[in-house]
Amino acid sequence: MPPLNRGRIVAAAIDLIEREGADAVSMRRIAADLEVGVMSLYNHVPNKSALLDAVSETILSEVEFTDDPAAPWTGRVRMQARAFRQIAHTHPRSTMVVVSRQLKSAAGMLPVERALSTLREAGFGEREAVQIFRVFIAYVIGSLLREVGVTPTFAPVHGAIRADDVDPELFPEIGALAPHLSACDHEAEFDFGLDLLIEAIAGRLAQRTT
Amino acid sequence: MPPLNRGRIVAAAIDLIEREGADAVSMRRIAADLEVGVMSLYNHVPNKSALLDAVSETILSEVEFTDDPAAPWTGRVRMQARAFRQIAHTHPRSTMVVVSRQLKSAAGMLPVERALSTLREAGFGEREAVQIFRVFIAYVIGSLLREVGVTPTFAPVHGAIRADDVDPELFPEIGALAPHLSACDHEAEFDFGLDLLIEAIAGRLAQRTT
DNA sequence: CCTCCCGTACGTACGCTGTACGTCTCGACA
DNA sequence: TGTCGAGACGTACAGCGTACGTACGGGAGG
Repeated sequence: MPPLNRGRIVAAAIDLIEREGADAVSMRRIAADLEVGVMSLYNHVPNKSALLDAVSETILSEVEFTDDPAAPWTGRVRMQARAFRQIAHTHPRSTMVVVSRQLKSAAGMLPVERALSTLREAGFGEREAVQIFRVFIAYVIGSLLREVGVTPTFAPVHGAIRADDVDPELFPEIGALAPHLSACDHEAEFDFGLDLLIEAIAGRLAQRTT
Repeated sequence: MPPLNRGRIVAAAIDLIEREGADAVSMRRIAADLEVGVMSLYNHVPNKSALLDAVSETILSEVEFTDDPAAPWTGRVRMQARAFRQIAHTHPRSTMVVVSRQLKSAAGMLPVERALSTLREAGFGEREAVQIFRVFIAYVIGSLLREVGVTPTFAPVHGAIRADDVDPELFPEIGALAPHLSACDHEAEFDFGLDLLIEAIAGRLAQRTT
């Protein structure tokens, strides 16, 4: 057994989250998985919050942001948004941990920097670029949370809404659309909204330069 | 002191969340606020999870969805989205609780029903209406979470990012745009993206009917 | 009026949590 | 060989959700 270190602790935490969900994470569980005393963890990690920060940072730094500065900006922001969505694939149950922690580190700011520079190079003004960036962030994070089931009320996916569950008198549309509401191709849905947004923003840019 | 009942417990929970945040919620704290033994709560609420469901439902049912069926659909979806965003104003620290709980009750499905019927009446197809609905939900929830500070990494608002905090070599855009990144008129930002989305969707509708 | 019964309030207790603190062991170096 | 520091670990404490047992108070039936 290799000596205990920060990397092994973070890896064990990510593994535990993916196996049993974020609620199952406790210092005792992680220590048990590593066959180590609980307090030994505190030699490498100051506290649980910092450990979750490290989890978030590690996952974020694994995202592959391959950006071609020569490509048109529309394709670049599409690629960046899709890269970010990969988190929901590679670490679905850690997604909420990643997006809910404030990271002032390089891993957290790199995606922001890339997105902003793409928008600035596309020709958007300072304030405009930030506004558009925020719109994309809102959409991407909202989509991720639906995909991983954090906001299930308005994302009735895994058979949660069935046609005979709802009163068709009170909720005729939900009843009628139940088949479409219960099925969800996350990638297609994500791309649908993403293209819609890009198209709208491209429209604004074109309209302004004329 | 009136007798203990479910309504008083839920009200105390909401009050506690708004005063000290969702992490401060515990059955013991709520009982103490009500000057009541801990286990007395369980005569009216089966467990903590059900209590949080009740909190979510109560807040959701307070949202005023005033919908004018005669108005154009663009205005109707704008009004519905804005009404939903009111949650962030009336109960900011409860927002995450509301959006993260699956409600199969009427309070949870009413907004869904309204939005879907609006889109259907606007002329969108079944699958299309659901897709568009999901895009709006993603954007609205993502915006709410940024506004209430649940996803702070990509929403550097309250002075979290200051120009001298970032290395301008590594993050030139963040440094240059720091003033715009630290300030955020949530209502204006929300409406900006909302109008962008509505405009894009209206374009799809017009393009299809021609 | 007396009695019984049930809903409500409450105390105790168990297993869980994060982590502060003290101790012990072991390898490196003077 | 003696010393020292770092890391592993045990114990302990306050707080958590809640299962269980108990006590009380008011309405229903005799």
